[in-house]
Amino acid sequence: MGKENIGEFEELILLLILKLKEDAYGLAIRKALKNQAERTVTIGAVHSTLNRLESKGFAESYLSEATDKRGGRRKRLFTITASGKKALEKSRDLKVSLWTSIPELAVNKI
Amino acid sequence: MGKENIGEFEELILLLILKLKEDAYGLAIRKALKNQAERTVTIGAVHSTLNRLESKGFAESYLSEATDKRGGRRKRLFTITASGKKALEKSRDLKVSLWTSIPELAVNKI
DNA sequence: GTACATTTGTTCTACATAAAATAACAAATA
DNA sequence: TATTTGTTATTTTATGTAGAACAAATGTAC
Repeated sequence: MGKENIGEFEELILLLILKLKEDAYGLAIRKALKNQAERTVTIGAVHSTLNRLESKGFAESYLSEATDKRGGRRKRLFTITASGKKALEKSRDLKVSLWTSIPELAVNKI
Repeated sequence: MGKENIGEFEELILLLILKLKEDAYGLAIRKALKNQAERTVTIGAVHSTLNRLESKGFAESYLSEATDKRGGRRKRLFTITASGKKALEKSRDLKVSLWTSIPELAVNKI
């Protein structure tokens, strides 16, 4: 892949980071994957993809502070970068354009 | 990938098979990739993906008959299967659902 | 109150599958 | 016989996925 292309699982996770806003970290993303995308994967799969997204510059991470809730250790929270958002938009535009040109797949209203 | 998941390049090619209708074969798909998706890949990349799609049951191929135009040899024409179409629809529905729930990415009209 | 199980989390390592390039081969026509 | 239009085969790299080790905080039992 030419560096600017994004895999399908990477894209899914990037979308979920955006959707989860202030609460985008490994386990929460895994849960969202299950609930909102019917995709059950191990936590290792999520984390290695997150790392890859970060090293490609599509996402960034930082450690959260206080642990207010029970259990657990500091969370590594993720945010999307401008480059990541651009990749998502590009992907969306291409899909919309293709669907529109294929009657069998065209989306009427969203 | 869990067998029913489709990679991003596989999906793109499947979409182009649908779009090209009666004229979906290696080189034509490569050309469409370039023109309609700004994606320049070698012909080998296209063919190995087509083979993978076929072995997964998302596409089918058959050899065309007469060579009416200049040059060339018989074409291997591809069509999408019911399973392939279902995969595309599933993917589309997930994307639309996610975009809709993310204001920054929501599509107004298509 | 202190030992230990449990919960919530990340990191590390290894492997399977998908993506992509390159080169070889095949057949028709200029 | 060189060129065009095509497919097949082989190899390398990138993505996707699992599994287990490790870490820190809280719960619970005595």
